[in-house]
Amino acid sequence: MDDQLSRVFSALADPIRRDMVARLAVADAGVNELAEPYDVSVQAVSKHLKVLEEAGLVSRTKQAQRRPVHLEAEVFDLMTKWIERYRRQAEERYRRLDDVLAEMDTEQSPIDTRHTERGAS
Amino acid sequence: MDDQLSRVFSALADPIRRDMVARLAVADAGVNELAEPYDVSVQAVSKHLKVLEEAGLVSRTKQAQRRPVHLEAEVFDLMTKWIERYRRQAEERYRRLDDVLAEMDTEQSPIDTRHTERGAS
DNA sequence: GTTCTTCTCAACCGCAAGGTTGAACAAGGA
DNA sequence: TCCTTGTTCAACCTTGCGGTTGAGAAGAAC
Repeated sequence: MDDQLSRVFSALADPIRRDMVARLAVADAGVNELAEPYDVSVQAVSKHLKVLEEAGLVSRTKQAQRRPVHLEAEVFDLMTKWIERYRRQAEERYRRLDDVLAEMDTEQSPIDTRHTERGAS
Repeated sequence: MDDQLSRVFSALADPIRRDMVARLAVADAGVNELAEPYDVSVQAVSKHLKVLEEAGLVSRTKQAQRRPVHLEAEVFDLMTKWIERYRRQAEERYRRLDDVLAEMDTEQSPIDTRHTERGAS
């Protein structure tokens, strides 16, 4: 759990934390408020928030005795970039593979042909 | 770790697994081949692959005694959709907040929070 | 046949994650 | 001052994860 990417993915791997993010996208909220819908203690939610905060997904501003939690949308870009990069790469490879296959009708070299058909499944 | 989204995020929370995905985006590979760069046993890598497979990120086709691993880019969409949804929502809220703030010189009402939509994760 | 390669399964270990309860702290309000 | 509210800290427990080693299954090659 070193790099930020690991922390972010890990943070969002938990359904409760994802739901909290979903709710924080609508409005900032305090810990008690956030904890209300779930069947766990307030302390547990506080821990979840700590995880989200360390991942950079959330920030807490001190306001009186409350600690409103605010969603930081920036970090999402980090994930999106990573994902898009490899998805694009995979799709590119797929496309090139199709080209190779299309060319393979003319030539007859003993190249691997597995995985070449609509292997996605 | 019930739903697929949890499995996918969890799978990508590990640096080794992310690196494997990165390499598989370039070309399919066998387990030994994949294990080579890392300082862990082949069995450990096999376990990592199982995780990736159960997340739907990867598929293994049987070919002789080898088990080539293939990246399935589809699942990425699942994540991207989730991420984009809430990022967009957060940005939208930000924009509206600016509007409210701009309007606050004239009126004196608290911030409007009446969006009620909240999706399950 | 036997042997080598590739990969997975099973059992175990150490440690961190997510949960609990109980106590503490900080800031308003009575 | 004392009390209430909101939040976190400290211990503890149990479960799951990532790693190990050892053995075994399935084919290819000899």
